[in-house]
Parts: sequence; C-alpha cells; structure tokens
Amino acid sequence: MEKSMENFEQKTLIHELSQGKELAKKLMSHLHPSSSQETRDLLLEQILSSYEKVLSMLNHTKNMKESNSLESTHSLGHTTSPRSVISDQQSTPRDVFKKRKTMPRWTEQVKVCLGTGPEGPLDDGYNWRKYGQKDILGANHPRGYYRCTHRNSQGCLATKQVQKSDEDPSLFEVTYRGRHTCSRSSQLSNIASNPQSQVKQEKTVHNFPQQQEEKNQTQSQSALLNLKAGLGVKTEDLDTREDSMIFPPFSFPPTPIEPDTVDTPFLPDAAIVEGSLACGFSPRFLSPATSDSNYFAASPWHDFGTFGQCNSSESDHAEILSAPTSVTNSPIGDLDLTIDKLDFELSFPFDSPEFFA
DNA sequence: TTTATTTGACCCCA
DNA sequence: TGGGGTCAAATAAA
Repeated sequence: MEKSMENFEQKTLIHELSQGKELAKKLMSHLHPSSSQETRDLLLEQILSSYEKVLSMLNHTKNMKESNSLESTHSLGHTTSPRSVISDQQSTPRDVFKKRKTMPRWTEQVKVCLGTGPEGPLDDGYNWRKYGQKDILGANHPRGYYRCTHRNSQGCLATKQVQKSDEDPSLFEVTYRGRHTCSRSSQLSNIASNPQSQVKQEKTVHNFPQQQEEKNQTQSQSALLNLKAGLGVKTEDLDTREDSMIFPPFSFPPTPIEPDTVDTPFLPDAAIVEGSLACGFSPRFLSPATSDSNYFAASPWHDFGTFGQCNSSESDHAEILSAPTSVTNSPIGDLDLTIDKLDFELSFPFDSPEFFA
C-alpha cells in the first residue's frame, strides 16, 4: 500500500520534472524577440508550476516521514520535550527560545568580494532586517542576526546569522534558520523591474575580462545551475533540505563591510559566491530567482568546478565537499542527472532582458 | 514621519 | 554561570 503510493509519487515527480524540462525547451524556442511575451509568460508560469508541485510533493513526503518518526519516537518511550512540538501558531513572544531547537537550520559559507559601493549590499531576494549583533567568544568578528522583514506582517519566522570567517575575512558563514512563510511576490517584481541586477552582473564580468567569453554561457546556465545546485545545498540539518529550495543561496549582510577586509578592491560591489569568484557571475544573478520560491533557488557554489579556473583554495573545496549534506543524500538526488543534462543541453538565455520582465 | 540599525539588557540553556 | 540569541529603546537614515 505504502509502496504503491511511493511509486505513484515517484512517477508524478518524474512526470512533473520532465514536463518542466519540455516547457523550458519550449520557452527557449520562444525567446526570440519575434515571439510574444504572453507565450513566454505562460510557459514560464507552467515551468514554475511544475517545480512547485514537485517541491510541495517532496515537502509533503518529508513531513509525513517526520511525523511518523516522531510518533515512533514517542512509542518507543523516548521523552520528547513538549517545547519541541509547540506550534508556531501558539507561540508567545518568549517561545522563540523554545523554538530554537525545532527550527530547521543550515549553514552556508559565502565568499564575498568587498568594496560595496553606494548601491549598498546585495540582497538575496528576501528582505532581511537586522535585529542584533553579538561578539562571539573565540571569533574575531561579531555575528549579525537578521530576521525576515515580513515577520510582523506575515508572521515569517525565517532568520539568519551572518558571521565573517576568522581565517578568511572575505568568507562569510551564513546560517539560515527557519523557513520563509512570507510571500515574496513584491520582491520578485522589484527585481524584475529593476535592471540593476543586470548592471551589477555586467560589472562583475567587466572585472573578470578573462571570463568575458564565458559570460553568455555562464549566465545562461546559472539559473538552471541553481536548480541543480539546490539539490545539494550545504546544510547542517539533513532534515531541512527542502528549505534549501525555499531559501535563496546567499544573503549579504545589510551591514557595511569593514574596509580592512577589502582584499580585492578592484572587484565590484557584487558579492561573489565562493568558488564562483573567478567564474564571473554575481550572486545577484545567481539568484534571480531568489526573489521567489518559484524560481530556482539554490546553493551557488555547487558545481562551480564546471567552469574551471576557479581560484578558491583546495581547502575551501574540501570544506564544502565535506558538508554533511550531499546530493547523494538528497531524496531527489537521483534527479541530478536529469537536471544535469538539462543544464548543459540548454543554453538557457536567462540573460535575455525579457526573461525577468 | 517612517523605516532600519545599533546596542545594552534580558532570557534560556548547556 | 557564561555564552548565544532575542528584545526593544534609542538613534540614524531616507
């Protein structure tokens, strides 16, 4: 009974993903200026819808497993603190402490190129508001605490912590906690209507002339790359993989970065994700999508090796590779091949000005 | 005036 | 008891 359900889900997942792939192909063929905007919008909507279905199915499956394991835990006589099962709806202001343990949490290491100019720091598609900063014992740099701006308006409990690495000041550790429950449609439209992302991206490329020829390819691939990468986001909590699909990969702390950390002053104000530093694309572009969960949000450093010539250190790579979570651990890790193929079969022109229009 | 950031104080937990 | 995380008043910026 349960098996047949799983088979059904698998088939549906494969069907939805295949459909998404076909739609993406169609969309690609409609990216000519002669093609109508409506057609493109429609196709885009259908693609997003497909992926949404997949995500919700995966989330549902995971939740079922979680609740099952919770039940079995109880049945085994283990004592589970009542705090850990307090629902968000019942929370009181002080319940934030009680929820700490239950909030999904994962860490991303992000390398940024400093020199943030008047344009201010990059955002990741979500609106974060800083609510605290703490000096951490043993750390040279303070840790910044951010929460979703929509905490009050929409009750979104997502938070993140940003801390500069001791060893490499250009490296930030971003720890996400909780998932976004807010709607980001407004942010999506902001990014869509704001050509700044394109500008920033071009600036990045401009500063990496050796990467210029790869620009189109890189830009085209990055969105799909994101999707693929999202299947293997670095996380501290194996149970929070689905959040990697909800969360964008990178968030830059709204706080200005101290000038003493500017080790690459010639670089643009774009934050460069570790590993993709020399790969010539900015996170802003990497997460065009980050403005809406419908898009392909993902961990950016995944598969950066594809582009070669990346100057991040071996140890950096090792660190990433040794992350607790890998694609192979992902329940949808098997899909990686499919997406991989899709990724490189298509030179998806995400850099098309109309794409985010 | 509104919104965001800073920062000291408070609370929880190991 | 001390460290980490959050609150909330004060302050700054838009």
